[in-house]
Amino acid sequence: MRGYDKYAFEPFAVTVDLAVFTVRAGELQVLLVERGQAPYAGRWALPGGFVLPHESAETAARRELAEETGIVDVSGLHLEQLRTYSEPGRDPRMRVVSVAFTALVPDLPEPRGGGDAAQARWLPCGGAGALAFDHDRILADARERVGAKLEYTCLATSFCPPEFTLGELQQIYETVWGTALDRPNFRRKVLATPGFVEPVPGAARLTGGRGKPAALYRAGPATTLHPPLLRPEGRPS
Amino acid sequence: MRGYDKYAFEPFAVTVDLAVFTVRAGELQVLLVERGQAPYAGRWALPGGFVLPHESAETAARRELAEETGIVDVSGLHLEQLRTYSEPGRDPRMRVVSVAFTALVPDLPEPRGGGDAAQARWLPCGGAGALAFDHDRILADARERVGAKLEYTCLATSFCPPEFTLGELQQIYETVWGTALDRPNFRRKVLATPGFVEPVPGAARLTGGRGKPAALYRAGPATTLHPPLLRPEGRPS
DNA sequence: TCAAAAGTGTTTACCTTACACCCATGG
DNA sequence: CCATGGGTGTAAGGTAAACACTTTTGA
Repeated sequence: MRGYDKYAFEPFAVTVDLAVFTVRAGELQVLLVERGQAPYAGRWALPGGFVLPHESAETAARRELAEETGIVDVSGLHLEQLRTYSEPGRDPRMRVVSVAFTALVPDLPEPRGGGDAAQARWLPCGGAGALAFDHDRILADARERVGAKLEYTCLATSFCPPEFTLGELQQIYETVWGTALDRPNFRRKVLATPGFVEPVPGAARLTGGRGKPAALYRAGPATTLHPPLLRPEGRPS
Repeated sequence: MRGYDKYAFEPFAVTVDLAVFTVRAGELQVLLVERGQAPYAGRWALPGGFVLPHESAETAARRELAEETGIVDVSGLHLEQLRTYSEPGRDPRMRVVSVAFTALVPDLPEPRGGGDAAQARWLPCGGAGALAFDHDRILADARERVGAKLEYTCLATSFCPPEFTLGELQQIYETVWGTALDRPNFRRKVLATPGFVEPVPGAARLTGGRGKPAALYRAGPATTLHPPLLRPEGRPS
């Protein structure tokens, strides 16, 4: 930040790209938009857009998230900066530096069309062929981060509806990690972490009709897990 | 990345800021430059500069690191993207989006003047008063990240010279975390992690003259620590 | 011979794992 | 009464913390 001259810099476009994940149908799915025009016409891409002059990247990401998902109150959602992608040539048209964000949302209704022409859809990770630009890379980075975050943070509850059963929470972990977990041990670990989940007094839900009704829980105030909930065989990352 | 028009965006300046840490004199120190002109004239700031048209942010950061530290071969150094700071108004002159990086280097000789007029110096974290711009925030974020990274990666060896003793490695941890560690247990944990350190055959160093000579080790090929080396009382970050 | 620093051994407590078992509900 | 999923108990193995102890050097 020295040798500063207001007019001596190359103009860069600054954008945000969003990797919005959900768990539905027993799969980790990501929100994608289909590109209408070149380059990469017809290919799927991560939603995103320009950072406006008065916005921070975080504000822009939250605005785009609201536009693409149709969620009205986007203020409570977990949105985390992933990293910034700045390779020259990552967009063939011009120099674009993109700040990527990751968001985890519950299983929502199919997204409405959104503020833009392009159609937004939930698709399984890896089920959309090669993505536009360097979005395959961004998606891979985001997916890896999400898996790691479940180990030492309480973020898994972000995938759940406001009230959920421990079985549902366990399925989040199993889906994201792609591994089976021991139910009794999972249960103990979650309940042994203060503030991870709080019981909803008296409530119970019949899960799938069959079986014993399960107690309902809400996300608690804790944000980090001590001790962490490690993946079996775990090479985190 | 829709509604794309090459000329419809506000021009942003894109810069990199570097939080370069070292451990010297039993302290965690950071590389700072003194600002010559307004704004924040006379204040200390993190080194950094513009991303040039042909560069990625990573390349720019590596170039700045070489310029500021005088290290000739900067290619092997660990340089990691921290996050991007994009608040409007973080630079009073214009819209500047800055990609922050963290680097860990061994105890180097005092930096040469560097390619720029400003003097670069190692200063203890927090010993330079209020930094320019939002660099206090960036430095705090970087410091927190470094502390957390020591827990589950092999990065501590980046602070060490090519050959080091386990006592020196332990001092890195104790300095960065600000806690004392049990030597026998530290030793066992480090040696029990395959690829963290490798013995230098036959070599030994007399540390401080007194005491038994210590065996020398080199950094091994491993990058992550399984299991992690947790801080005592640890709320990791 | 003492202080200082490296290195080894051992005990104890805790945590995780694996798995057996009981409970409640629908078909 | 059986299948299904929720929930509890427990014994065995491994990891980590605490600390006593030995070794090798300089003063």
